[in-house]
Amino acid sequence: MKSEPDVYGIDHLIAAGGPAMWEGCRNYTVRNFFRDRFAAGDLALFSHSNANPSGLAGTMRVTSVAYADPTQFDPESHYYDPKSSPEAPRWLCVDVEFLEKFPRIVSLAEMRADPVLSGMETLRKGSRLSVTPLTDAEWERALELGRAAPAQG
DNA sequence: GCCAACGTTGGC
DNA sequence: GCCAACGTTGGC
Repeated sequence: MKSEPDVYGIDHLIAAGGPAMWEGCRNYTVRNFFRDRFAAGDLALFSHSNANPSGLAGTMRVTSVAYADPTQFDPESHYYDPKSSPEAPRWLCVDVEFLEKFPRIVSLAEMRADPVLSGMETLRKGSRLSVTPLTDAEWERALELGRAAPAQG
């Protein structure tokens, strides 16, 4: 699950001190992922995008099923969608809680260079989804790399 | 800032 | 339903 750290990074999730809304996703594929593939207890990688470096920052746990993202109804919100309504919500979100912050960022370059991670959906050319599935093997490998001592130099 | 690759919109 | 124009994402 990707987010721009300038907007909401892993430190924001840590500061939340508990479950927080993963709000603002406005893409139908992601909406359907939330609806069809997310369950409470699922584990996820927290990935930083538009950052320096971009890459994997840590892990979190999903603590809710998908529900209507309240920001879509709020005219004051950046994520307001005038075409949505509480009667017919268009966008969903889930709650997540912080699990672990890696001692370093696993950069996109490092992910691409890794034989296991290089196949990740999020690395596919042209992939723009902020939420993408990953395999058990990719999850395990991400933990290994994230927990490894930062490279020198 | 550039631009590839998508997604969305709206005229027809 | 087609498709051109436009908007967005996000790496680089």
